[in-house]
Amino acid sequence: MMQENSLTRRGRERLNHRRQILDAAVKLFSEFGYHNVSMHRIAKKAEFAIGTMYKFFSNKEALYRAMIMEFAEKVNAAIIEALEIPGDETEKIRNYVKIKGDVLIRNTTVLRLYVSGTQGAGMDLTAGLNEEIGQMYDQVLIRLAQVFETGIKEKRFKPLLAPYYLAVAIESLTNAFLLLWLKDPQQHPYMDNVETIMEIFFNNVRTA
Amino acid sequence: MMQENSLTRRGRERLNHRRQILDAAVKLFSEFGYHNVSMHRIAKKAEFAIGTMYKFFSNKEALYRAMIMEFAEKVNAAIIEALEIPGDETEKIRNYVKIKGDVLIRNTTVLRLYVSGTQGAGMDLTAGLNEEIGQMYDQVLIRLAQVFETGIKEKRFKPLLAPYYLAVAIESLTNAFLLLWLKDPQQHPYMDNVETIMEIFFNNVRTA
Amino acid sequence: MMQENSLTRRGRERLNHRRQILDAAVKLFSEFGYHNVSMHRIAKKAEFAIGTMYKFFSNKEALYRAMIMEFAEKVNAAIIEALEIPGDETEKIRNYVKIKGDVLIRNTTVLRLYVSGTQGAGMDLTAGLNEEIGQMYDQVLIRLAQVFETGIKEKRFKPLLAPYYLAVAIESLTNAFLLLWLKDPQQHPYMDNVETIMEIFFNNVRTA
Amino acid sequence: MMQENSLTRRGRERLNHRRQILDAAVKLFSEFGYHNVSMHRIAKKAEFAIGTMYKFFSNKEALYRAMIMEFAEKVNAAIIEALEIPGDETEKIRNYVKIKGDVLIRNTTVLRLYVSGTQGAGMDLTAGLNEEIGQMYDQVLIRLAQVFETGIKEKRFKPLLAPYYLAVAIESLTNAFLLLWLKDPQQHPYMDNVETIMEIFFNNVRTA
DNA sequence: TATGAATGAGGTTTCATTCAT
DNA sequence: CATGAATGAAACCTCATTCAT
Repeated sequence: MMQENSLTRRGRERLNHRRQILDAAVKLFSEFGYHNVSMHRIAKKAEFAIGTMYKFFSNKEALYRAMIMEFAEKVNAAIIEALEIPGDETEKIRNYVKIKGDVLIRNTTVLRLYVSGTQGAGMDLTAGLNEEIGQMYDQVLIRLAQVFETGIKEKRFKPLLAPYYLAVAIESLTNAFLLLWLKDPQQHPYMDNVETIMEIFFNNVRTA
Repeated sequence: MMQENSLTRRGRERLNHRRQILDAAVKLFSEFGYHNVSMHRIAKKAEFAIGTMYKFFSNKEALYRAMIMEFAEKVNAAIIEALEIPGDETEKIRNYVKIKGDVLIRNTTVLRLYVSGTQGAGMDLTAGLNEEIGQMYDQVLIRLAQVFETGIKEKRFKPLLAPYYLAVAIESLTNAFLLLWLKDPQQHPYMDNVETIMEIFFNNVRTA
Repeated sequence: MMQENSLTRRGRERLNHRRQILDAAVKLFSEFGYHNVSMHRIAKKAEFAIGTMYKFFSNKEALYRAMIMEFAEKVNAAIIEALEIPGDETEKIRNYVKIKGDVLIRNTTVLRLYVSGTQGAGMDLTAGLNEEIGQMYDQVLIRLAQVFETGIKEKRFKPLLAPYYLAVAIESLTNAFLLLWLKDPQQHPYMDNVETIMEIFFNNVRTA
Repeated sequence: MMQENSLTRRGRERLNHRRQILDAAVKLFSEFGYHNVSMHRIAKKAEFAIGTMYKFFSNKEALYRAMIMEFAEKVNAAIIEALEIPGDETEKIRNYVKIKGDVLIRNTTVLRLYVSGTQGAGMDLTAGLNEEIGQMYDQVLIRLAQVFETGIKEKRFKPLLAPYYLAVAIESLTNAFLLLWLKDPQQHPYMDNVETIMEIFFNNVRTA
């Protein structure tokens, strides 16, 4: 009687509506920033009444969190998947760099959001939300660190620096080059630059 | 006795008051962010009436700009000075890393402000101000790039990557480790980590 | 039963509320003047929250303009209608004087507003709004001048003075006597005085 | 020891300063209106410190009143003088019309102020000040009415209308044509138009 | 006496949120 | 459920006025 996914029509519609609101929110928040976008504006872009917004998200911050979380989960999932592709650690890192670029370049809208989340000094939000977002982003760092850790254990990388710091380093480098690409995609190609940087970096980290 | 600066007492007092306002602004803005701090709050912290604020800065954005600019100029000046200390390019970069750390660690308050400025994801401000601040921060990058350029010309560095990108790379690395230090100064010492990173990085950039 | 105006209940309510705001605004503005009335005061009198005011009028000036325009249109319409009642030019002018008096005496509230609009040196408003209001009021003058012009063409009036100036003259006279009436309705009846003045005036303008 | 006018140098200087403030005030108030001119702006134009303003006038309204009064007294004095020039009543009225035009056309700055004062729609000021200014302007009307009264007594004018109303009538007519002249001095000459109007008017008021 | 820095009440406007329909 | 009119706290900013120097 019901569809494949165990949801009523109502249920599916609700999900759709949620999606539309989140999509509108992403576009506006990432272009103008949290405080420069009003709930009314998002409602208008999503083509819902203002009251409806509050049926889905209890307040502005909740909407922001949901949006960030959803996005970060998507990016994180892609990245973690990349790190799971079989291969040695060097290849894993290469995959990470590539996939992260792929995902974020395809989602220009949120790139800025992602970077200011990871690096940024998100002074825009309440401490609580900031914390929560920070932890979200930290998951990637931790996963990345594990790769370095394994690499070191396997003696494929030199134990020059704590794995976590190596993770921080390449996170920050990829972010920097993504931001550069965003500023002027023609002039600052991401992959070329970041690959060279990685080469420079890893030549010295790798054993042999 | 003192150096009298050719300023009347009135003039000196005015400067002092301006300073007090800027100091209050720095503390609040860098802790809470532009939109989470009201002019009244700054006024209160600076112990002035709200009207006085507007005698010194024509509006909130002007105050923010003045504060950012003043701070960035201080940091930039220190950094550029560091790059002018005689020595070969490797030493110059080492000086840069050290001095930048010194200055920013001594000015914890604004560290976050500096990083989010360079990071340039400032979705918080009007486009015009963002632009202006971006240019301010870019000066360091350009100066840094010149050092790499010279290094390459003098065959002390390999021409692996455009000098500007090398500058971007070490800017982003130092920022990342400064932010880490800020999060937990005990656990994440800046100099140790950044020096190791630099070693890793430059081993491969330097010729011979 | 009633004429339903093709408006939803919501729509009709909105119109009502708009009316209530305009009514409050008219009373306050015409008693105290633009700058001596705050939006909060109008909101209070209209029994709405301050935010509601801005849902109906985008800012204070817009509210003022809407109020002036609506009123001027009402007065102008009545006057122009008066000038269209069949009859010779003398009768038309008599009608004008009478109807203008009727309308404005019934709308004491705005009388002052009308006079300061037509004659006044509205130094109170932005140049743009002043201009717009001026043009609004000028329409009556022009229409009035046309009556004089026809009267002259038909040789019922002597061509003593440009029609526009005759219009200005009787506008200013009627305004003056209306203001007098407003100051002390008992002591300075409008119609009696203005009729005599008109008699004096037209005895000499009329041919025959 | 002291000068001709029994004033110390200090005293004379004070008077000069007062004059400069009043001059600045007239220019600004009559161009922009009471509420669109700040005390600081007047102070700047008069080249005094803000504190000095308050040494001369206890507050903004007092300055406004002083300025209006002084100006009105000047105009009133000229007008009343005109009415005292020997001659019959018709000549007196002619003198009035001419002198009023002369004075006000030479003082374009305050023309608007004068008219909106007489017009009495000054919704801009506190009731008290408005009253006071109204009385000031009423003096001319009363003096003018006396001329008509005498004219009637002497049987030179017909007793068609209370003298005060005749006074109101020509006040309003002259004001209207002065305002017209102000709007476009080239296109709307004052004397020509007003003389014709007066002719039309008085032909019927004068006996024989 | 003249100065002008400082004051703070109060103005206009925005926007997250509620709730009757 | 969805709607959107209404709310009102709170933001930015102005300006008449005071007072120490």
